Amino acid sequence: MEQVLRLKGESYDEVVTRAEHSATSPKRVRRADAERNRAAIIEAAAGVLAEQGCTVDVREIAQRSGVGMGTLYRHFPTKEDLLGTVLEREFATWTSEARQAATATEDPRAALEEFFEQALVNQAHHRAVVERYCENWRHPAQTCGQPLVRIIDELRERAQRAGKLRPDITTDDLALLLAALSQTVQMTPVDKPWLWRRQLRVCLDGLNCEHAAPLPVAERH
Amino acid sequence: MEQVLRLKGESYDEVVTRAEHSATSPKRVRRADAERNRAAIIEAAAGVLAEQGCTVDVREIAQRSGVGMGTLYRHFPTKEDLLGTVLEREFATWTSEARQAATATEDPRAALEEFFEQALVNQAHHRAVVERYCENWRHPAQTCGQPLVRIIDELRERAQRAGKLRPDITTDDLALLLAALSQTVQMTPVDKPWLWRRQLRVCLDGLNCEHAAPLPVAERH
DNA sequence: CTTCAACCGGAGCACTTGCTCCACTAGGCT
DNA sequence: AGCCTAGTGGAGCAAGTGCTCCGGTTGAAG
Repeated sequence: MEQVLRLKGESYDEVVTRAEHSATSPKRVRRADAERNRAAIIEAAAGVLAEQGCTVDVREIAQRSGVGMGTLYRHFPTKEDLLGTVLEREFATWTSEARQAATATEDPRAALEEFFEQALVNQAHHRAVVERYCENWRHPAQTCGQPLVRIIDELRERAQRAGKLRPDITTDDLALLLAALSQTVQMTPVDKPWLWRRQLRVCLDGLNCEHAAPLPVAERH
Repeated sequence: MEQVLRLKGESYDEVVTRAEHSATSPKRVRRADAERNRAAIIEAAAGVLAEQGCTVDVREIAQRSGVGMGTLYRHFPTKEDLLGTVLEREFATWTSEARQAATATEDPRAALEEFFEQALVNQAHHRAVVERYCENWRHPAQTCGQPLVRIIDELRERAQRAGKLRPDITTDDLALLLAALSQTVQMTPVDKPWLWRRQLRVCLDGLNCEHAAPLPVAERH
């Protein structure tokens, strides 16, 4: 039944809250308690996903949000739907905070470094977010890191024009570097942040070494 | 029964093969077919672990080695026992090949670079090995990467004495870098090896940048 | 206040996965 | 050759997990 509704493009997710239910909207309204529960589920899910990654037990999310399994699956017909909704929100937060850090700095080189620092500090402890971001490289079908990559592209352009970044570095290089460093942050104990900061320092230095060896390109081998 | 035997320090694993059963050894001998099966299990497990990581289904290992579940669990009383045995072997291979690559090169700097290159080429596609190596940082109880770290330590010493490696780089920095790069290799598609090679190049360059910013230390914050 | 559809909760189903049990087989000693 | 026991295989158990079903509840329209 729910399946049929979703196939018809009339998923429960498209129901709107009372506040945003303008006269022109044909969508149904969600009841107040349903709205509250939905928010509670998303909030709880975000916490559990941050701690345990994508392999969480759905029961735990339901329990922590004070809601039954039926309620949870009424709002999100699939575990993947729930993860998608929550992670989209988390990615948006991650992106906006990183953009803020990057644009607040004048110097192109400092902006690039500030971007990495903030991106790693803010969200790299969110296990599920990092899992998703890294999966993009194996299975490039998803698009979850797109806005983040766009920021990286701007930063790269500015820094290279200012001569503060090796000209042969690509946006992909930087995006992949962010993925690798995110995993490094997750590997290191929370009480020893200097471990990953040293890695970051080494990588940033390597990004502008003057008499460096040329980077390998596709044609090698 | 098997449990009791293991607690007494008389595990089935301690049974020796006919060949190595010297007159002085008090151990039992394994039957020829048992020996063959054990080898087949280890071989099959290595393959499956390389492809799928530590989350494999034990049934698949049994099936691929042409052996029943009972046989598998007779040789390895626990999945973890099997993983331990197999991964120990894989780590030994990884280590010896990396050592060979490192010691075959005269120049200290080149040796360090050759070590990373070979370490990543040889075993970084073995998912389970990388998983284990990286877990060492979260839960430093295990000792699986110990010999590898010892090689890294020697390489660091040589390179720093020759002035070809920043003096503030520690062995931990390099070991963590190897972990991060191993994960990078796994993230990148197999048919695009230049992606991770470029990362490696950047990191290696960063390891000897001359006017680099000082590395963060424990006291920061 | 009444009414009722939207909503709720959680027991339970289906499937996966680590591991066990036991009837049966066959290697190796005499 | 015959015996004995180490060894074998796979059905099945128990626990975990994604998801469903349905009787009971409640927000909100009239």
